[in-house]
Amino acid sequence: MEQDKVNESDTNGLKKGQWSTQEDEILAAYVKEHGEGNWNLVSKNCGLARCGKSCRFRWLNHLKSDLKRGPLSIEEKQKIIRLYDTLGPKWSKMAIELPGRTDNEIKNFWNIRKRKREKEGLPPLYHRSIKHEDENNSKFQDSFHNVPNMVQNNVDNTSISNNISPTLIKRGEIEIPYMKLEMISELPPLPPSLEIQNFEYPLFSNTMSNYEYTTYSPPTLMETQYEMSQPISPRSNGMLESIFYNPNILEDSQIKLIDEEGKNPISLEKDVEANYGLLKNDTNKIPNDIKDTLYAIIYGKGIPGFP
DNA sequence: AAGATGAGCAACCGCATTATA
DNA sequence: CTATAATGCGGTTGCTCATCT
Repeated sequence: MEQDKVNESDTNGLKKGQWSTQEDEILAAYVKEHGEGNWNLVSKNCGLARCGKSCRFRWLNHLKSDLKRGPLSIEEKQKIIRLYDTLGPKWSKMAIELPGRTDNEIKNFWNIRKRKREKEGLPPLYHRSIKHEDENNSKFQDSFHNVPNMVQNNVDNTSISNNISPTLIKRGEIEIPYMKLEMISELPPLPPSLEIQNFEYPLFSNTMSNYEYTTYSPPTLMETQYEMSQPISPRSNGMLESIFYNPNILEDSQIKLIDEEGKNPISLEKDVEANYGLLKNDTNKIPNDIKDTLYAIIYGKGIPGFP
């Protein structure tokens, strides 16, 4: 009760908290007559017990006529993510690029997303999660034109080596592209079958053209229709590569990449970041016989072009 | 059924910048 | 030119409602 009093008004007798319909009407009528601005005059002229800042906020974020209503579309969300990559937390600048959306709306979306991802151990934005240590070094760039920056950025910091522990392999499809990228310029890809043997993926019961899949039951925790695995090459630009190298594609989709035990989501940014130090510092961890191909297992619904 | 928890959202706060007297 | 007011921006809080235990 006491708390409510504090929240509803400040010491100047001006109201705080949620706006009522009557207050909205007063404010809207004021703006209609006088235009935007002079927000401090609203309370003086209309008897609206709100401070100027509060009036401005309410108008810009809720009452203005050209505001879009409803949740952000997938396109809008993707745009925000891209904008954040280039602009950083400049919400008002982002709002200019998203007509009908307010800086507050965009900020809320981002913060909610950020919170979710932190919970999952993911950085808010995959591009920025790892900084390129040598911005000028572009010796590999041409070879990986279809690989996103973050992966490219780490290529020249990794080294080739001979061994990797089974657990690292088992956990990480992610380590593989990371180190393979560097090998591309030197070594040809291994055939997928060899990788399967080497890494003991016991999943594959069938072969169809250039990918393999299995129909055995996926983990019950996910509503999956099938499970498939496909070699991914950093040099290719197919659907799976697109998904794998651009984790933001997965946002708001029903497709999930998860590890072979069905326990953890695969996320390029997460795993690259998690293993960044390891791969950078311990070159002996990188297997000799991983060359160009990695596997991802997709659990999901309705992936076009697949059974 | 009820309390706990969490997501989403609206709104406030403090600081920086800009306008005005 | 300077002091003050107004506005703008980004960080943060806190309320509401839905879901979970």
